[in-house]
Amino acid sequence: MGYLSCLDTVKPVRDAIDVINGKWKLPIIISVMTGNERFTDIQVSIPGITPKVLAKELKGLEQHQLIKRVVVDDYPVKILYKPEPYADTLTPIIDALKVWGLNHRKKIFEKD
Amino acid sequence: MGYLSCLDTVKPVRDAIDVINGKWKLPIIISVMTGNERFTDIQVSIPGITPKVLAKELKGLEQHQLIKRVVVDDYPVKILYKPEPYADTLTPIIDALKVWGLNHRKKIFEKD
DNA sequence: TATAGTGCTTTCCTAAAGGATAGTGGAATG
DNA sequence: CATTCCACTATCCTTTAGGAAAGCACTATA
Repeated sequence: MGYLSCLDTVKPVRDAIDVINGKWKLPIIISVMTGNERFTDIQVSIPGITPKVLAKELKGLEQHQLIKRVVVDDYPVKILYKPEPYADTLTPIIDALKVWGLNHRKKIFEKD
Repeated sequence: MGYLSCLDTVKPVRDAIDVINGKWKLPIIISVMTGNERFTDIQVSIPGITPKVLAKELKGLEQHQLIKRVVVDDYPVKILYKPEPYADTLTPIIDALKVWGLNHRKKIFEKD
């Protein structure tokens, strides 16, 4: 009459969700890993994101050591966002979501 | 001087995120796939979830055809939640999140 | 008859996410 | 000299997520 424990899976999944939740974090990581380095380039590569949200998320991703903010001392100063090696560990998650998302969209349109 | 397009990846990833976002959807799916069928069993298997949130998320997951609500006409009536076959397609995502979460926790504790 | 369990709903609330729009200061570009 | 680019910040607002606590109709159990 007891329930089945699933904490072995639920706990680490929740830990992961806590880091990458929200609409924007993974898209931003994808954009930076694709090679977009400038604030404006990242912004235009992600339709719908506003500068306020982008700035906030970039700070969060920096704190999680997924990207780094690099100040290049040219005149004028340049600011670059680069992926940290740790961002690579997210690749399996991104791939799985991409595959699922593509399939899901196919499924949705099949119904019509 | 242009930005690099990453829409091929960003769009499907956003489609997936739109379905499974939030703290609770994946934990609930994990619990149901583990074999928990009763409302109360699912609830106690996921620490911290409230009945209000659970009820709401179960409805959403039903609409996405990830689980089904089954009414069993015993006396008294029993209500069971069962995974739909489509839920299995989420396994690669859950696995990737689990692996990442376990590794992340290790990384965090290494730092101390 | 009192108590407990089941599957929720209801109410009230706070916090966080997200969106729209405008602006800013410096530097470069025409 | 006006405009544009860059990397943001500021302000204001709406929506959504989520949490705390209570309750409720029904059945079962002691």
